Amino acid sequence: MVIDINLSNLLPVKRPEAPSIPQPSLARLPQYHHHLVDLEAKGITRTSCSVIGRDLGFIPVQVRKDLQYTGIIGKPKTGYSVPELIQAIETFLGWNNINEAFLVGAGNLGTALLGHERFSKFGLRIVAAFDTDPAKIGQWIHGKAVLSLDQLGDLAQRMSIHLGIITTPAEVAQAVADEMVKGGIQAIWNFAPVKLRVPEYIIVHNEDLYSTLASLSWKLARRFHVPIQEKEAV
Amino acid sequence: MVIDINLSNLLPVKRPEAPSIPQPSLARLPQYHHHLVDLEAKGITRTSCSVIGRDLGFIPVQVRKDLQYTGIIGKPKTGYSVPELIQAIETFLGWNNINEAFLVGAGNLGTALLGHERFSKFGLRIVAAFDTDPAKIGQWIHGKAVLSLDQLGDLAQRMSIHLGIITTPAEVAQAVADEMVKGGIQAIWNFAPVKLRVPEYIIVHNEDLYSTLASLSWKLARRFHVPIQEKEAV
DNA sequence: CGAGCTTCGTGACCGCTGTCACGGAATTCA
DNA sequence: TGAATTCCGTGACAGCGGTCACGAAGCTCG
Repeated sequence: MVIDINLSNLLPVKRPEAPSIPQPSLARLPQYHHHLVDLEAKGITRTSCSVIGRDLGFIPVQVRKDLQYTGIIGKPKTGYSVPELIQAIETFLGWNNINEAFLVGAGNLGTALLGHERFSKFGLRIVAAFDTDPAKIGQWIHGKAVLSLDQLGDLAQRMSIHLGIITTPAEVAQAVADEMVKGGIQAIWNFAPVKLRVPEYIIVHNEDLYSTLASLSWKLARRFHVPIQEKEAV
Repeated sequence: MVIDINLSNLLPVKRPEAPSIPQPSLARLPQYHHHLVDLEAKGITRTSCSVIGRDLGFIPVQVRKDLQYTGIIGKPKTGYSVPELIQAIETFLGWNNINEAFLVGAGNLGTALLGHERFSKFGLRIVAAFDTDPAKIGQWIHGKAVLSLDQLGDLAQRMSIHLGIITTPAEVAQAVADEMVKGGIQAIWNFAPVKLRVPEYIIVHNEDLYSTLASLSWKLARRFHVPIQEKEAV
C-alpha cells in the first residue's frame, strides 16, 4: 500500500495540527490492534512488546515506541494489559467515533468496499453510494442505496458527511473530488490512480494498487527475466 | 509452535537482490506512466520533468531522479520523448512480460480484482480464482473459473504460475500462503491484514487497507473530536 | 552568431525513521 | 528481604530518501 505524498513536506509552513506521530507508526497500529484482538479472543490478558514483535516480525523497541504514541504505559516485567491496549489504540485512532462516509463509483471495487462489514469495527460506516450510470442509480448494493452523483453535494452537507471514498475510473476522479469538496467533505480516500487537486485543508489518502503492482512486477522481472548485471559486488 | 522470525530485517547482511531503486521511487513510476499515457493520447510527444512535476505535485528534481532509474536519458531544454519514456517505464517495471496469477478468496474484493480489466495493461493476468466455499467452486466470475483451493498447489506447478493474490479473511491467509509456497509461487500480493510467514526468498507485498484507514480516522478524529491535550510537556 | 533561458545531471546536505544502548522499575524466587 | 531477571522508557546514532545547489548542454531569439 502506498500512502500519498505528504504535502507538509513541500510546504515549510506549519500546519495547524502537526502530525505528532510518524506515518509508518500510524500504519503499524492497526496490525497491533488486529493481533491484540486475536489474543483477547484466546483469553490472553497481558502481553509484552517482545511477544508482539516476535509474532508480527518487528523488533521490541519499535513496537514499544509505536505503542507509546497511544499514550498507554506498560508495567515493567509484566508488559501491557491486552484490553487496555486495544482500547488505547482504538481511542487514539478515533475508531470509537463512527465516521460516516459516501462512496462514489459503484463498480467492482466500490461494490467490494460496500460489502466489507469489517469496516464497521474500525469506525467506518459507508452510508450511501453514488454513480452516474442510470442503470445503477436506484439499485441497492449490500444494503446501501446507489444515488445519483448530482445529489452528493447537497446530501453531504445535510447529513454532515465528512469522509468521501472514490472508486471511480481515473478520468472522473477529479470531478468527483471537486463535488465532494463543494459538499463540505473533509477527507478523501482515493482509489483512483490520479493525484487529486483539492484545497490544502482537505485530507487525501491514495490507495494506489498500481504502485504495489509495479513493485511486484519489477521484482519478478528481475528474478525471472533479466538477472541484470547487479553482480552484488561483494 | 515453532516461530521462525523473518531474519531479513534483523540481519544487516545484504539480501540476494538488493533493490537498486528506492521503494518510493518505484511507487511513483506508475503515476508517471499513467500521466504519460494521457499525454500521448492527447498527441503530445515531448515533455519535461518540470511539467510532469507540476501536473502531479512533485518537484522536478524528484521526477528526474525517479526517471533516471529507468535508464532513459533526456535532452536538456527539450526534455524527454513521451513514447520513449512510456516504453522505458514499462520495460523497467517488467510490464511487457505478462505475469500470470492465481487469486485466492472469491469474496467481494476478490471479485473486484477479477473484474479489473486494466490490470492487463500492467502485465498482470489473473487466470483463475480459488476458494473453499462449495457454493462458489465451479462458478465463473468475470470470465474466470473458481476452483477448489485443493487444486492450487498442483495447478500452480503445472502452469508455472509465479504470482499469488490473497483476498481471503485474515484467519486463513497464512494457510493459503503456505499452499502457494508449496505450489512454487514466488511472489504474493496480500490483501489480508496479517503478516505472512513465508520463506525468505518469497516476495510479499501487503495491501493493507486498514493502515490507510487508520491514518484517515486519526486525522479526522484530531480535526473534529478532540484537539487533544497536546499541552503535554509545554 | 552569441547571449540568455530552460532543462538535464549530479554531488552534498538535512530531516526522518529505525536501531542500538543504557538506565530504571517491578516481579519473582531464594 | 534482597538479588536477579525481565521488561519498559528514552536519549543517541545511522541509513535512506528528499531537497538544494551548482554545472553542463541545447534551443531560441535578437
